[in-house]
Amino acid sequence: MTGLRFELLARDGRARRGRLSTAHGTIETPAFMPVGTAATVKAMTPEDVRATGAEIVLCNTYHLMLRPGAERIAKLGGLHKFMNWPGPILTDSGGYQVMSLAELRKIDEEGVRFQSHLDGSKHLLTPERSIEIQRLLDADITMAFDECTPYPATEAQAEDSMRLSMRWAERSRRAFVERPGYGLFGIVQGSVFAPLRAQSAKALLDLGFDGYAIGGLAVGEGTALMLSTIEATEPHLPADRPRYLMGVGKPSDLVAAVARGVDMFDCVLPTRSGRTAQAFTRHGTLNLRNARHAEDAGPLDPDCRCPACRNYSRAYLQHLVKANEILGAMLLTRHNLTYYQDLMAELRAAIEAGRLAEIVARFERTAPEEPQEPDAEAPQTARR
RNA sequence: GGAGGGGUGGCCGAGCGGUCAAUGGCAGCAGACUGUAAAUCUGCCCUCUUCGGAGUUCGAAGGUUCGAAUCCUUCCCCCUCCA
Repeated sequence: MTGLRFELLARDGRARRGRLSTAHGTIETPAFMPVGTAATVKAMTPEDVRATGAEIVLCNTYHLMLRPGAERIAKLGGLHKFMNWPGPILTDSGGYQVMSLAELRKIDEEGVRFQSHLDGSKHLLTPERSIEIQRLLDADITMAFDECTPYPATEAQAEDSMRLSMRWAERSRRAFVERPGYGLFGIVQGSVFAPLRAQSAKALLDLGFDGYAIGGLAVGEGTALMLSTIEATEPHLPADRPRYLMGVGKPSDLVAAVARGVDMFDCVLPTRSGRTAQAFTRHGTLNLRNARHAEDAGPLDPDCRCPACRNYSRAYLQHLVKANEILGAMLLTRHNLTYYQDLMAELRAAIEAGRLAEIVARFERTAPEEPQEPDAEAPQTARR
């Protein structure tokens, strides 16, 4: 398969700086893809998504098949036109919903029978149908239909699940219609078991894909197991093809995974957190609901270029969040996505400069999940 | 002046003899969030606590009862209607 051109521009340790070319544009890697499940990055216009620096967004087969329907989107000229995102689009195959909607589906060799979470209607998703839907959507990058293995799983369960995903990968590969500028990614499964990951990678390589995803991580196994699993998987992936770590993650996860050879990421965290008052900043994460921000006239992140940081105070953002105003979600999402994109740009520059280790050290040192408030002595909620 | 209805924890509002420190909702204070069933979810929210409990609460005072937010008496306040 050579539908997608991938150039490796630089390396730093295991980290790679690359460029992926698709029918709708190129993607500088390492790249972060904002999640736009239902043909929208929630709380954002596509223009604003682009302004954060994002070059590609992710949409979802399962959600769009239910509403508005793949055939309808095709009839309307495809997903790019439909959602006004002219750039590259990657579509998830519905494999994640096999896990997340476990209570609403039945799984067998043929595929997965979902009961719609919207109206209870029944839908069969097979590898063939998933690939067809993604073609109807006009996705630049199509994902193989898989089962995202739940965690924890015994090695036997993980192997059964992985084998099923590999059989489905073969069917996905056969169903995919090759076109220039369009590609199909296989998904490595095997939970946290290194031998299974190796076998899964080999099975996919034998089929040959445009890119290789690492799936089934960040599902509860913890950072250490996630990273060791990436380390165990990466050597089995071809160097000349992009690697995509699905569903990851926190800023520190992105840095650690880039250092381990991952090129692409997606995660709902920056967008969902933006809607639930959590802001990622260069100085740690902040909960904008917290009373300590109520009279803070300073910016969310003084070093950020985004509108939320340039034009609004923490006090105002706190007010918007407390008042449940839509603008709060919009501004925080905008900020989080900007922060993620700026972090990726910084990683790309660092790889080119051979200085990735500095960023890795910074994130290991500051553990970005921990609040690192410079104004820790700020006005407390003093009661009088 | 007459006739009714009502006063419950910051607010709204259930409860109407024991299982009530008192359902809910809101507000408040925190936490979670990783290929989105998410503008969601969880915890705390009278005081003290060694988190096992302990102590004071349901307009005020008195009473009935083994036991009262719930019944009785008086008082205070609010609302509606009629004059």
